[in-house]
Amino acid sequence: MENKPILGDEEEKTIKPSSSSEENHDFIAINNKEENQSHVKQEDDNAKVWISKKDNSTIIKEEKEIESAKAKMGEVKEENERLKLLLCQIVKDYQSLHTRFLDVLKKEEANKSTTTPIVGSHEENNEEHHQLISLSLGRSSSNDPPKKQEKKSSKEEDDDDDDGKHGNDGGGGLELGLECKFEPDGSIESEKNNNPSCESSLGKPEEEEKEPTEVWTPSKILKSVKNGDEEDVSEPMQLKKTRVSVRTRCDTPTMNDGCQWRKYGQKIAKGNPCPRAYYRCTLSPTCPVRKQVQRCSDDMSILITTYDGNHNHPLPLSATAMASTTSAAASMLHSQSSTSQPALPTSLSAPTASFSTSTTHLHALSFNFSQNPIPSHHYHFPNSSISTLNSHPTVTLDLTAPPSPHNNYPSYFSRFSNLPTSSSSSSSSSCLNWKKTSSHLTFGRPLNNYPAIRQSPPYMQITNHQALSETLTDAATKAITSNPSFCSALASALTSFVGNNGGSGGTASELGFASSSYLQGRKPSSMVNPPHQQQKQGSLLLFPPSNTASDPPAD
DNA sequence: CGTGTTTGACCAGCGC
DNA sequence: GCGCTGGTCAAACACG
Repeated sequence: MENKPILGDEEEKTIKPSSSSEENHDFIAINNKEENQSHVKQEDDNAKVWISKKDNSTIIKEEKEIESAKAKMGEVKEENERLKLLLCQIVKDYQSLHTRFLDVLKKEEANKSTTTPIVGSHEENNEEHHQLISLSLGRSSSNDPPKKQEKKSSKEEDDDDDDGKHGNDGGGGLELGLECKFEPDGSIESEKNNNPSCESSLGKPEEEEKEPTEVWTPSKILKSVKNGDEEDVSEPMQLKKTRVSVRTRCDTPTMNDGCQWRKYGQKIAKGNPCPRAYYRCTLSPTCPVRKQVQRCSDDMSILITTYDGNHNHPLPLSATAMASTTSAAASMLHSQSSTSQPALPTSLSAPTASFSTSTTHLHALSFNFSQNPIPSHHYHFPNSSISTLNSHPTVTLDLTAPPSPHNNYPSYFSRFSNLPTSSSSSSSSSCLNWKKTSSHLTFGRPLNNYPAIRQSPPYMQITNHQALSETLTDAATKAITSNPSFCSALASALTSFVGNNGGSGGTASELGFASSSYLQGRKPSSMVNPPHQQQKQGSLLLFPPSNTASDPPAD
């Protein structure tokens, strides 16, 4: 195992922090005693005394070094302990929050069952409702049979937190679904994906909804991918050319997403002086996944990484986060653009709103990471967008905005880039920003307009709770995203934690940290460990293995 | 020597 | 049909 405690066994044996300083004091005193004695006998045996002094000095020197080393190790150990405590507190905090979330969920479900809203009533109340779009990003399942998907969307979608009961494909892994939920009035998943009435929950949906010709239909996508790889016939055609673009602030040429990439080309695109680099996944010779990396022309510190395609091979755990993100986001895009076609080969619950426009703005992208049996996690991406420009529908995750109390950056994203803390521009208040080209769909209200007092949607409750109470989770997230050294320290601590607990249950993974990824965060993309090694690491990754094509099999 | 990068050439799609 | 552009190929090169 590569995950070891920060202090190795041998080092631990040498360290006795509780008494190290005292021992050294005693030792120096003893040495001084001996030195005095040697002075007394100086006339008798000068040479002997000289040798003794010399020995004493060297010993003292060595002991001083040992002392300093011990002190350092003690400090590290203390830091390790502190981090362990912090970790425990974070876990506790999360569990409490999740418990509350479940309570609210049940409450809302009860309310919903009693007062089942009619479609019309929803439409009427649209503008009064706060809009919540929650993208639950799990292991997506673009390969799920459509019927299965429909089934799932109808009921299981409600049970984010009961993921343990809904193993995806029976694999017992985490749910692969990517949900896009429009939840009026803060109700929890009050609208199912198969309920087209939620379209009306959008701010001004009706006009666009009546333009079916602009809906991004799978046929259009098929057209766009007619040149697609034929070896991937099993793969949903709709997702072949769907792209996921991630905007991050990153000083490095590329962000480490855990995959291994080989650069095969570079071009200077029109309108951007910065060259665009083309990479292809080398983890598998037949992997169709490609990515493009380009600096933003407006802000050179922003790195735009566009992923194209789905992996057809197991991924290192450190890469599953991004792979799942891209896969799920692509699925989401496909789903949101084709809600009229219920038989979509994707496990994500189709969004309840019909994205009949080509540009859809949301306020944020909220991902719900579900893990079995671990409760789900919601993360919030600000300034995310969906674009179906040209033949390549693109989901853009804009991570360049500073994390606000309402924004929970997934920790694994924070490793990709140096997420800005205070420097970044904008106060970009609104968190959601979806796009579909050609027209805009404005949603009712920014999410952060939720009154603090009012009962918020589930994930907003979580985030609001964090904002109000400044939970350790929030603080840790901020620290992670802002302080690289803390990243490494935390990674070490987490690694140590996992090593100590020895795979006892993914407690750490509940936190959504990716320790191995953190540890690899500064490696160039080509230095990714082999998959088998990474899977052996005490991975604190967001996702456990799953059975999907883009994700590694269960370990 | 193996692997990854660079870079010019080539091809396909799209708009005019 | 032509030109522009994005994307890919592959030989040459660099590096460990």
